[in-house]
Amino acid sequence: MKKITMQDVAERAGVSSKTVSRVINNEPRVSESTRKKIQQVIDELNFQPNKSAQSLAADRSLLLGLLYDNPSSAYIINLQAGVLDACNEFGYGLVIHPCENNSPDLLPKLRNLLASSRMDGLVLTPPMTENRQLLDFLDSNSTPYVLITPLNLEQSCPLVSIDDVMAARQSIQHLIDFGHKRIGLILGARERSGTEMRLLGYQQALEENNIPFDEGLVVQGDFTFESGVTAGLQLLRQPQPPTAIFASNDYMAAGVMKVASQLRISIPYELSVCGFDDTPVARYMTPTLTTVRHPVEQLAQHAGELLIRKLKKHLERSESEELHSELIVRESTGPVAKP
Amino acid sequence: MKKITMQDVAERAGVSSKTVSRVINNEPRVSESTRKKIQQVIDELNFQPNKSAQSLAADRSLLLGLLYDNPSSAYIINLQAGVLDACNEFGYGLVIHPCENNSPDLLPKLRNLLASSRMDGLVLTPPMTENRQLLDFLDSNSTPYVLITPLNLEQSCPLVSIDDVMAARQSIQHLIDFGHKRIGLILGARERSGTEMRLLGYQQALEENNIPFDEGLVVQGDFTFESGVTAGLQLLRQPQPPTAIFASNDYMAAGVMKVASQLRISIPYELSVCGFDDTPVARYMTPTLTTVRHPVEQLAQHAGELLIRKLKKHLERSESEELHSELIVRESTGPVAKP
DNA sequence: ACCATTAATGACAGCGCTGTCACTCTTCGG
DNA sequence: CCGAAGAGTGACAGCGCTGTCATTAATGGT
Repeated sequence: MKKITMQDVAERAGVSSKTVSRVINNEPRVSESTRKKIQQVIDELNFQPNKSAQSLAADRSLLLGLLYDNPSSAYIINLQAGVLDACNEFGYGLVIHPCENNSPDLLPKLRNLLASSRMDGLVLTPPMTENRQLLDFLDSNSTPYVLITPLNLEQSCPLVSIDDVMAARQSIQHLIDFGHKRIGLILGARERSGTEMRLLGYQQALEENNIPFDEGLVVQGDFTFESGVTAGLQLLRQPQPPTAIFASNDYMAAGVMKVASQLRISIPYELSVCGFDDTPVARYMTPTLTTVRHPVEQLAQHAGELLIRKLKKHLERSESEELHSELIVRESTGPVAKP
Repeated sequence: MKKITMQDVAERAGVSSKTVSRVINNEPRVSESTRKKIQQVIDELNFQPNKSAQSLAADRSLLLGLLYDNPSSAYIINLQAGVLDACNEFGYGLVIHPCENNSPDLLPKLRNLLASSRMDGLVLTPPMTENRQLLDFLDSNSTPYVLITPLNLEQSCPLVSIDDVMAARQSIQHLIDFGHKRIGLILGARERSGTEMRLLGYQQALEENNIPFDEGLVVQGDFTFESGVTAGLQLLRQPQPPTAIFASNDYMAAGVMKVASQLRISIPYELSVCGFDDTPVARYMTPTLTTVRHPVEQLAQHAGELLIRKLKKHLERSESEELHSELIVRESTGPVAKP
């Protein structure tokens, strides 16, 4: 596979290499006819510009970085797929970077990564999106970034988000529609902004249906299966246990189902369980899990596109975007048991 | 963040930039004292060579590609982590590439990817490892690659593998040790080489324990949850159903558990189920799933290292490597039921 | 008809490295 | 003591692009 250079294309099209460069980069100031002819030659030769040379000459790497620290592999795969779509569309490459948000050498490592890979911009996901130190570092470094986050805060950078409040409210409403009045809520890790939004959604749904809020039905988890088990026990051992439980992710919901099975509580007849995230597990459990599906891939794709537009300065101020989740009703939720 | 060049380092160390380059690339012909001094300056300035310039000048991208087409996100995440480790160690970058092995435009797409990203080498995983067209294409293209595959075939390229025969034999032995004699086997997709190795391991285990082989206990699946359901039904509806089932992956095992639950067959009291892969699901199911854990991350790391050594020509002929799996015993397997 | 402006293109240098080759300085066998 | 061989180093070109600026051709206002 011998390589084709811009020079080759230029000669074949009877123009200078600079003009070919203009076409490749969609620059203005090229006549339609010239553009067409060059494009034709490019297609003929299947020419692909040398990324290294482009990067070196233009002093930009054509690389996006994706930072994540999330135990759900399905979520990450979707993220990657989405950002990759955006990258492919605009000729960018993707550098993936699993991190540990709490590790003290997150910043030094990132600094090295930035120095060596010279990524043009970053896509950040929770919990990195709430790491002030990190964001400050990037700002001081003037590395552009976009956030994928439930946080609807007064961020000054572009972000894409889903409406966690609404998503939670919807799920709770679904439970209420089945006649449930005592609904347990298992929260996720405290520092994650999504956590409070889900609590808010829960409260809103109760209020709309004139159901009093009972603090005893809200327990803290940390997104792990184990914390779901603990929280489930705490809820189900109460003198007046809830008839339905909403967990802030599928793993914790799985934990609740485990507890229910141990306590011989049958789902959904004696207890309804609702998860969040629509992990593959949700379909494999017995019974299958009612849960909320997020358009993660789309979210990530938008984030990627937003970032690239920002890099190309085609971005008006700080655009942002919000997508919506969908409640997936399966077997784990049902009408409240007849006493 | 102003950038530091080799020239800066060279001046500060009182040598030519070429000598700095020699140190960076671990080339010989540099006196120990010079090397030390330069290294010191590099550390002081925290100098990182510009990858684009390196690539352009040396005509190699310093990029590895990772190709996969696998529905298990946990598996992919581990793969990525392993290869990333190898990459980081040797200053390589990683280009991930989810593909569809059966798509007709796999090759054209790959050709484009190779042309634009100019990856120096590829790490291939099943089922791409058995795609002759693809391998031939890479050969004709003289793109180096290593395979991660259970296939122990007469490959002429380096590969890392796990011993699927042994892993299957071990699991079956585990079931036999519990007193099981009628053991069902659910195979994975037919074209995957691992499939026959697992059948082989199954047969070997039976033979060693003088248990006759019954063809009726072996059914075909395709690695999906749904195929596990179908296969489970097929096995459990027999006049003399098996008392234990070995599924070729966890998703199919989950399918079997689903069926068992529907047929009111209790696990592990009336039926033992054993999975393969140790997906996260295995821990979340009720009961938790006995399964086989593969050292995927290590496998991937070795693959990456092998590939990089091959690229650096530090590789004697076609080295290969085999790692071993581990049986993780959980709740889904137990002694055969008293009649 | 004339200059000012804008559109379309090309010449050329140089991005930060590495490959090649030339050069100097030891070392050592005869 | 000389020539050959090897170790250590640097000068220099050039990888394939893009930015800058110069150049030419077309357009329009007066």
